[in-house]
Amino acid sequence: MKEARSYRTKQREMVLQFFSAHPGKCFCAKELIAQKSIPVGSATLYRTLALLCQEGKLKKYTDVSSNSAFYQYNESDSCHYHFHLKCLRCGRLIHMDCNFMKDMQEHIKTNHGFLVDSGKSVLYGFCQKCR
Amino acid sequence: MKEARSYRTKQREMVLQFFSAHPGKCFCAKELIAQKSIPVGSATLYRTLALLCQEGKLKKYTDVSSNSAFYQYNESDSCHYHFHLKCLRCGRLIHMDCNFMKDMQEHIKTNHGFLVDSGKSVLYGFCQKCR
DNA sequence: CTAGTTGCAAAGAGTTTGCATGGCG
DNA sequence: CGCCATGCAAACTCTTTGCAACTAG
Repeated sequence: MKEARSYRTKQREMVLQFFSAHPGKCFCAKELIAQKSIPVGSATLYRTLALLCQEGKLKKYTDVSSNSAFYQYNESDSCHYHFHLKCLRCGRLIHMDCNFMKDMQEHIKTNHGFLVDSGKSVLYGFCQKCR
Repeated sequence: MKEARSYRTKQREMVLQFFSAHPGKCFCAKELIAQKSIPVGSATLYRTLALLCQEGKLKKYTDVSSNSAFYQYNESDSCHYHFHLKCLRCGRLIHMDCNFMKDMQEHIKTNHGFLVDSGKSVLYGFCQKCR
């Protein structure tokens, strides 16, 4: 079982660069293709988005009201107790570094036998401005 | 602008009855069609699901790992502390009714100014069997 | 040169829509 | 009866896959 090593290509650079230029903003594949913000074929775009998500460089969301997935640049991700709060109205992504969440993960592990991956979990709701 | 009044049909009864018989469980349209749990055409199923969501009788979710929407019986809107744990390996969805989560929501509201919608939030990780 | 990557087009999954038939009230 | 709901199939949207040409290392 060997790891496939990956190449450094223009397309991947461009995709990552685009997202890093818009931290805190979400884009769905469709609009990236439509706007031609990145000169990349749609198949490649989808493949690259999936790749970057796997590498932890992007984050993937789904929106209840549309049937497409949204992607966003993932700035920092080294912290274990780092959760994300995503506003359903303005789309803002809040990074929450908080010891309380550590307790929550402990609780869920101990009482529910479930190991929460904070990096993959997003709490949806409404931020201060929007409620 | 008049309200279209809606009829009381066998199909709608069946759909609602099915969901109310499984409170706390999620189903996607696909599996309902495949399992033939409800003898209803797929178009009608989708139309009915949308209708029931509008009426507040069902809740709609989206899952990051699959591209389909999930629906669940909405018992009472007061069930604010019901969270979902989704296993990244076996795909199991665990329903967690727990007072601890109520405290967490309180904490996030008070200290982070964010109102978490538990119905829309899914925590990802690994269940007891899979880790 | 070799293996991963691209782009096109075609396939696939999930969902919506058009339209004639059927059923509630 | 009138009008809404149903079911089928076709259309649509978003995403994935197959494949030949291409390119990074």
